[in-house]
Amino acid sequence: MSSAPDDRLLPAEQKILDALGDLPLDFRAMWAISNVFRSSAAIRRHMESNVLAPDRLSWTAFVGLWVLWVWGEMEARDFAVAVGISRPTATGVMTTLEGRGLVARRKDARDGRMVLVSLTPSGRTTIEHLFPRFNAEESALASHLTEEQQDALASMLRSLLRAVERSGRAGGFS
Amino acid sequence: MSSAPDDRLLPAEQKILDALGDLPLDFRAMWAISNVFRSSAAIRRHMESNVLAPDRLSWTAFVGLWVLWVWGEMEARDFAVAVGISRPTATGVMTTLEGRGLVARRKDARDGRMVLVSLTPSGRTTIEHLFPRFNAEESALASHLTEEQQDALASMLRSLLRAVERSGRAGGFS
DNA sequence: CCCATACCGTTCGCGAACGAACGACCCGCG
DNA sequence: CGCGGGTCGTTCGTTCGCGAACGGTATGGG
Repeated sequence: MSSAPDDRLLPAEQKILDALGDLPLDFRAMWAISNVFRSSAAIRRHMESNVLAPDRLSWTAFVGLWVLWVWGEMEARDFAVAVGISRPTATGVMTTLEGRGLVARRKDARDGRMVLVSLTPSGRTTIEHLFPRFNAEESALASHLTEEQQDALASMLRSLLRAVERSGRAGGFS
Repeated sequence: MSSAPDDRLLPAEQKILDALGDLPLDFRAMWAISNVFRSSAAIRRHMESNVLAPDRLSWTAFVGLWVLWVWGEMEARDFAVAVGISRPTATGVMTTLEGRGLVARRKDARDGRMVLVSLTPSGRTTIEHLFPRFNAEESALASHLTEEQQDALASMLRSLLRAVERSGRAGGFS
């Protein structure tokens, strides 16, 4: 609804300026980047306690169900990449979800190394009920920005994301 | 430097549209919010491996040093809030940092319940050397956006943040 | 002066997170 | 045929993260 920008610094930001304002730092970049972390953590907590807690699902477990819902059965390594976690962590998450009967593992007959992961019917029901509630919360939070602002926000974050991915390969020789 | 917006969807976003495009979801809000998570995780990893890894500091440990640098000696509960973690987690982080000689704990003489946390000289040296490198990376990443975009990004994220904080208290009175 | 109340940091139990190291498995080259 | 090198998932050890519960410490009312 509301569209007026709010450029007042957060209390934490003001404190940082008071303490470090004299140092030669790029504060403009600092506000942009650090607020990505601040808002990410805040939104995640909000979702965990308001949407995920009733089903006793952790954030990562929820993302795992979501990924399997969108992609269908997939190899474990691709699952890890899609969720955004390491392979060892993916093993633990899959074990947890398997223990709750939401996910199933089976070996690939073609390649004995591979493990294929998929939703069980119970897991499918869970995510199909949960995700609309999740998206409704996203929508409610985003409604404090205009549609144009939401698009601009997504676009700028994509630019940042692509910058990181390129920079991530650099530094070394690769 | 570059200022052209990039509205192409990420591969993951395109896949989501293919799989769920027919459902009545708010995709605009979804792109805005989900890209906050994506970019946050990507930047965090980038910082961990390119800036923090040489000092064998975790992200949270770094934020802890940074908070103590900005605020000076503080009560443990305020430390937890400023870092953005629970009190039990703060206990663990302080123990780890104390074991590395970067942080010191002492009891408050006035109130026997309180614990006061502060940087040791070694911890102070660490953060004073580390943070400029961290900020230089922030600056490099943000340079893919114009100054106006950086300001707009920070402003929109603050709006989001304030929306979450109000919504978090909701169901209540204030 | 005492006790109910409230608050603080810690401990406990668990799930999640990573890098390093490991066994199982595939494949291509000799 | 075999075996060296690469890839897969898992295990191990450590740190982070939370909610619940606990002991120690203040404080205000009786």
